[in-house]
Amino acid sequence: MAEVVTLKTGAVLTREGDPAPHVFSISSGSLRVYKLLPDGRRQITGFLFAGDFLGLAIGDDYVFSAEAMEPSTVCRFRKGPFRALVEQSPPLEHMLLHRTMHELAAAQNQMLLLGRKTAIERMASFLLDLPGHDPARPSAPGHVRLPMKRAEIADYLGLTIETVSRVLTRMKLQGLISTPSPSDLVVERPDRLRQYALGEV
Amino acid sequence: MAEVVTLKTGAVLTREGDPAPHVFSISSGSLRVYKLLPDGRRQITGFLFAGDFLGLAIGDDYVFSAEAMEPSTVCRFRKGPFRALVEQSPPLEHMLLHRTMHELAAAQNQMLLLGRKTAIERMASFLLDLPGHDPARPSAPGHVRLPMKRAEIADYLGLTIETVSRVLTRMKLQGLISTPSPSDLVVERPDRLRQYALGEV
DNA sequence: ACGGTCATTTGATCCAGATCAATAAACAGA
DNA sequence: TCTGTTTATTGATCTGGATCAAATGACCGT
Repeated sequence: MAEVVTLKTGAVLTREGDPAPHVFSISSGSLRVYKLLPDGRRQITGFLFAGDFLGLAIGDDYVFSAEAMEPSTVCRFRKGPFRALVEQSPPLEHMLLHRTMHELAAAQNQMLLLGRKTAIERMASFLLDLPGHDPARPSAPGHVRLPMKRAEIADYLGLTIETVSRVLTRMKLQGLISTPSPSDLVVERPDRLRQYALGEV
Repeated sequence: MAEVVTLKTGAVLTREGDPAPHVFSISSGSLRVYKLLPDGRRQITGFLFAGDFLGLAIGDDYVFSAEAMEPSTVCRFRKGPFRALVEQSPPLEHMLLHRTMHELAAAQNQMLLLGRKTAIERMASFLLDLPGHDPARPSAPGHVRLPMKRAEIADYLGLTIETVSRVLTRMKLQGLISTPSPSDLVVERPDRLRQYALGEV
């Protein structure tokens, strides 16, 4: 019933508007999920990692596109059998509801960010929300990986690449962060960053 | 188990950050749901009408505030018993999952709007999404009620009141809409409005 | 190591929408 | 009907972030 699919970097898993026969669960790697306007403007609605589900939306067509950001593997289920499975398993359905509610809450935070926060507030929120702040690994405090490019950060935060870059530079000058490499970042002052994220500056 | 609560216009049903003992379902009227930044900036994440659920989020505290936009009535359930009821009723849980997925899809559309659309594109999208375009009532084609004030439209679309007003004026001058009264609007050219909503202008 | 491509940073200028500031309508209560 | 108050419109100006344009830096395959 489930097939394993291997994705190269940049591979397209779903395309907005295409018929949607499948539902997916991410096994490894990371995906970007986005929506496009006809003229090419893109809004990334989320990044998915191992354990996340994709394609649960209703309707016959996908309402978003999804691409691998790095080599990834996903489990693919045909929608019909998957639905049948869910029908028979209340715990599974419960888990899906729980996850979907979490995603909805995250989406509402993102609306606040997109509708009302300034560029630096958006970036601060983003950096604090990134995985990798586990107090479980105090060995590398504040270290986070940025598996995405500047263009993806920009399209997630409703900004341009240039603004993303300028904000990061400003943050570096203020000593809030440091960037050992463009895809590696250290949060030096999580406290100050948190203030920015809430617009308290 | 369920209590009926009557709300006057402007009455606060939930406040972000408060303990969340209840879950609600709207019986009549309409509510605005929003999030605030400490300095008062507001993002309205949605408008709720009869039949909608509220407060399903997980966690012990509300993560949004909700207020009545007009005299309204809601059913209030204690969270514990409500959860127990859901546990015992797979069809109920299924319905909640279905609704939550719909809400999530709507939230993703709103992210595209807030992150990437211009003022006129936002307004066009908003007007087309409003209830009242039922082909069921062809008696008043294009007529929609705006139960919300300009300030609420602005905070929903990530704009200011002034911009909302100016965009509506522009739309009137172009013959796209007409406004018999500030809270009553007629979509004269749904086709052209739809083009704007998709950024095809 | 070396060249080519792609990604990022930095600089100069522009503009959509915000802000500041009056009016002008709408509406609710006496 | 009038009167005070709230809401909406319109106008003038400002500005954060976009756009246009180089210059620098990373990274990959050979």
